[in-house]
Amino acid sequence: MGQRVTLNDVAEHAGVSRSTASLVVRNSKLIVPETHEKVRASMKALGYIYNQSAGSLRSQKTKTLGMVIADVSNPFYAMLAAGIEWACNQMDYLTIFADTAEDGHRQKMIVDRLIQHNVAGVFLCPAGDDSNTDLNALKSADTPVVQIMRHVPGNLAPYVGPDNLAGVELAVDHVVSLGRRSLAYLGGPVGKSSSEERLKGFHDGLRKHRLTPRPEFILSAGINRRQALETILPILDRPDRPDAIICYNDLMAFGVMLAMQRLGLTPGKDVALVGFDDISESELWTPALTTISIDARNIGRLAARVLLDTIADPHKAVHDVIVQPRLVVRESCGERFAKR
Amino acid sequence: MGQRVTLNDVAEHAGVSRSTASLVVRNSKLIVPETHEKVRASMKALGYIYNQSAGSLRSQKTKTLGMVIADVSNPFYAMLAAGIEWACNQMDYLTIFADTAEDGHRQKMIVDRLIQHNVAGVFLCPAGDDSNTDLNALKSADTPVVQIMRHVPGNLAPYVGPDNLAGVELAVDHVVSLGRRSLAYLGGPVGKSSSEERLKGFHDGLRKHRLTPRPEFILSAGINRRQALETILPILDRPDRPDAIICYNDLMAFGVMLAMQRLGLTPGKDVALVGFDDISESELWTPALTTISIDARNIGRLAARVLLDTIADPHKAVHDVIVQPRLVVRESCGERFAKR
DNA sequence: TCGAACTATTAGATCGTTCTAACGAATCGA
DNA sequence: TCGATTCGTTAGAACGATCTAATAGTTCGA
Repeated sequence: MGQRVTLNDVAEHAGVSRSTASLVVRNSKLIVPETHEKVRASMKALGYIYNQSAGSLRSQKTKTLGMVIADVSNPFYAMLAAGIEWACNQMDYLTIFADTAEDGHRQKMIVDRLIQHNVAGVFLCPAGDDSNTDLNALKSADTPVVQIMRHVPGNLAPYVGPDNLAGVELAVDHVVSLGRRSLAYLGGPVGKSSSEERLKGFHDGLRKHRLTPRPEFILSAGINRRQALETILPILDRPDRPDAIICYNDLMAFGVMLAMQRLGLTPGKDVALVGFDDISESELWTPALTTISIDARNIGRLAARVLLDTIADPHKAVHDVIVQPRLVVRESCGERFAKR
Repeated sequence: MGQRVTLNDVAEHAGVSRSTASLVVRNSKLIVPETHEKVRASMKALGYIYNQSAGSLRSQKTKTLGMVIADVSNPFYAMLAAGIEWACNQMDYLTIFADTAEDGHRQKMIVDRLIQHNVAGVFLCPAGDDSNTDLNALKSADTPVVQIMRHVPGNLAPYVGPDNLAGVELAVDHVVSLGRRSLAYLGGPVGKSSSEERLKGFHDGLRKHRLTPRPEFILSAGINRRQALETILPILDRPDRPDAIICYNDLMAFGVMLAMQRLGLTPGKDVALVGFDDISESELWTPALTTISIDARNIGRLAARVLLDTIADPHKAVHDVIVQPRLVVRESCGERFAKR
């Protein structure tokens, strides 16, 4: 069991000081090329392995980032996570991944652990409305944060995500342009910024077209197929059912499709249906889902850029990055619809 | 900008030595309860934050694990990752997540980085057949590894995953029991252990039922819907097309369904179809996919247990954990089928 | 020709924990 | 009563890197 090879050993082997060897590790351009090579050769010869812990202790910095996601079982978040990880890896950062499962208490524990770990920055998709405490904890630990997909009020950290309001408005415009007039909205759980914004988008859209919302058609449920199905079923079963349903996201739209299937209704004919996210599954359903597309990988990439920029220059002013969503027309809203 | 609060400050405030304070942090039962409380109170009063880097440097241990996954855009792996993260979090470990995108070179870089980071252990889903180098690198750094879902030859690290061979045999048994006799297999890319094993399961299954495989019906493609679709299309278009198709996984089975849809064929009637994995999407397709179920979260949990046990006691003998899969009959194989 | 400015390298202190070995006090058995 | 054992605590070294300030040696301008 040989001793671990340290920078001291490398320096001795190469005939330079430990300081010089350290500079070589960090690719300093102060070091003359031949010294560089000499030290690198010694490192290879001795089988040197850099010790992150030691470096981090002294420099008070790590090359790791935290990524706190609400629920990876949602394919959208899985893609988002992949996008973030990919971008950070490019920049030599490792990402610590954690799934809060929408649990505020769990999130607090994770954030505390990340602070102890001295992460260089955190991507946070805030779960629960008391996330301010966590954001403040991160702030007082001088850890930069980017909020992704959702944000808490108070402007504690920049937000990177879609323009939810504009997205749902696109959806409303679309179904109205096809002649639909009786619109329902199936939203996510109240309290999250994305839910609020998308709901507001629905109301704004209706107002624009001089339509009045029917309160019993404004619904909300947990973000999954099953709850969406159960929530929408009684609405679809009414004689005066809506002729269009806008959903908080694709997963919930699938739930609605399943409900329609049970009742013998055809999406795009009996009822127009629009989702949000455009996960890969959406184009494969029959009928294929018309949805509001926001590129998860792209948002991940943008969030990474904002966070890494902040880390590189903490005093730089950062702004929110709002991504404009895009309507993807497929089959679930059908052709032009004439009210009977 | 106040100085960081260290154990020294806490010790001084509590009127004990730093050593004692350190033992309190680690919940040592050597310390008498009142001292414990006294120190904890000081920690709270001063706002002490534990410094992982310092601890790791001295103890040569971290509370972080590496999780190297091939492709999270596959929902199965997303669930697996969630399961692992959840179990590790329970045990006070943070998990560093990385997606190799099936790229051996990328995997090497990530593994090196994890070693530098001094992770306590690694979950590896080996990409590429030259993963032995990476496993050896981890071994010489004394880092325990568990291989998940796939494994490289040489028994370098324990394997936790499904019994692929038995799984595909279940699928073959099922379609044969329904009267199907002309079976095709749409496999994943060659070279990966899971591919080889599932293919062998197909051959073994046929042999058991005294059926001879037709070489032109043994196919392989990339693990996604699109490539599956493109690969199976010409086969389905033949006049002597197979009456049953077993797929490497659910994602590829969906690709086959799409191909059938294009050709006006009905899964379960014209051709029986079986997948593998049982991702949540599978029960929602029409017809719902009959598949071989392996619980991703459960496998993640088991893998975590094996790795954490090894970390706790490195000399303990560890064995592979092979999970028996289960046939989930839905609609994609239809009723009993009589050859015309 | 001298001092200033720059270049490549270095000595020694330092980051905040944990480890080792030892301490005094209390308890115990013979 | 004495030595051995146990208990709770502690001093000081150690982990392996980076940081600060300083060192020679070189170049340059006036």
